[in-house]
Amino acid sequence: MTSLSERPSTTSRKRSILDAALACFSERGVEGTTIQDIQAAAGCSVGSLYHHFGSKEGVAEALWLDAIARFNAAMIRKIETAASGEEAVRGVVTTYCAWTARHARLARFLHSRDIEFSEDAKARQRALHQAYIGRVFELFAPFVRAGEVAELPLHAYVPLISGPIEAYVRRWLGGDAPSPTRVQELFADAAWNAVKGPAVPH
Amino acid sequence: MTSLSERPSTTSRKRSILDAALACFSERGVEGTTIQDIQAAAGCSVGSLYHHFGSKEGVAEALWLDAIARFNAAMIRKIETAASGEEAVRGVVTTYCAWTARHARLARFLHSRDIEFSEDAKARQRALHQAYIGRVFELFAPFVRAGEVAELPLHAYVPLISGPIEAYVRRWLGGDAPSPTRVQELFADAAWNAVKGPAVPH
DNA sequence: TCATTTTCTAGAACGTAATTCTAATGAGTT
DNA sequence: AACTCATTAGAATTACGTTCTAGAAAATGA
Repeated sequence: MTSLSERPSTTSRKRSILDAALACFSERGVEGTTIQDIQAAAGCSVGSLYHHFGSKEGVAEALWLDAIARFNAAMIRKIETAASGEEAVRGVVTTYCAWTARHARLARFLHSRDIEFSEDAKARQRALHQAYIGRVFELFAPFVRAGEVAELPLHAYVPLISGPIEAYVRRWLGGDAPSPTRVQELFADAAWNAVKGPAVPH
Repeated sequence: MTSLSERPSTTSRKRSILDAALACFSERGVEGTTIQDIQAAAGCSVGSLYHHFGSKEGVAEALWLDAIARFNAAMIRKIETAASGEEAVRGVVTTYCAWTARHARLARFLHSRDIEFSEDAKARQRALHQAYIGRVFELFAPFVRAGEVAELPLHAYVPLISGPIEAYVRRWLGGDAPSPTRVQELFADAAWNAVKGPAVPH
């Protein structure tokens, strides 16, 4: 019988490799960091690294998936506590800014364009996204039924709400635009306007 | 055997390398294509390739920059012919969809996350973007003065207008959402709502 | 407890592919 | 022609991702 759960030391080693990888990637980019760099920073051997992640891309993918999962969770948590559609929509925009500022290196990594995903990772990425927008849709459903939020194609909500702030933040991370704190409200307004329905309260 | 007329000029050789690279990248990804692949597809030597582009990344960067320049040019052309602010804003969204559909491979490459830019390329990228939003701002100025388009921070226009459609198209290219033709009008509405000013005509 | 299996770690050896190097070729110039 | 400079060629080199073999550590079972 093979035990499916991993040893406690395994999770911490994996964690240390991911942390080391993030540090290296942030400093030198994915292409720019070698297996040796990660290995040295994590204090583990090549064999250990390959045992856990299979390849350098594997490390990058795991880090990416992990970051997205955490990001999505933060977002869902925020939406769950919103009392109205408007609060939920505005919350998404402000949480986007807050999370990005709080996890700057991770955010930079998520926005970086230098990972080539394997088919397997792409599938998991897709699954995560489907689960995410599924849950978002579920949380918005009551507001949609009440007419507070408009009824739109399923795939339109996320781009309409987070598209602008995402594009802005990308520029900011690239050093091309000032901090989003100043435009945060503006983008929250735009997001709400984009999806608000016919029966807006008050 | 060398009776072939003349040696190709530098520009056309560069062009042929870029074309070959796009074909290879589309088929196998940047990481997945070797210098040999490009070299064979372009019908040139390793030396020639390195002479012109310095590295494999150099080829990818040049291709990226070239594509962005063409994209921006198409966008500017569209905005220039717009008679009203609303027409301009809606034009950006529809042109985004049209250009992407017309240059699918290039668009996919632009949206791909697997290029690591050198500092030099980043600088040129930044310069291109600054020139682009500068020109956009210039073209929108009359509409802003007339109150048809709202007065917003310089860096907010592009994300507000193209952010949502960009996010949607990225999902579409990734196979996660249906063709943008169905949501195009919706996104044009949202874009216009996001930047329209106090004095909207008619 | 000890025997056995499974998971994990180590680091040397390997192979591939990016890059560098040296020499040669062609085009323009004087 | 002689000289230059940009361009091309492909062999030689080097770097780095990955594989391999062996062994240690933890879990399992008697």
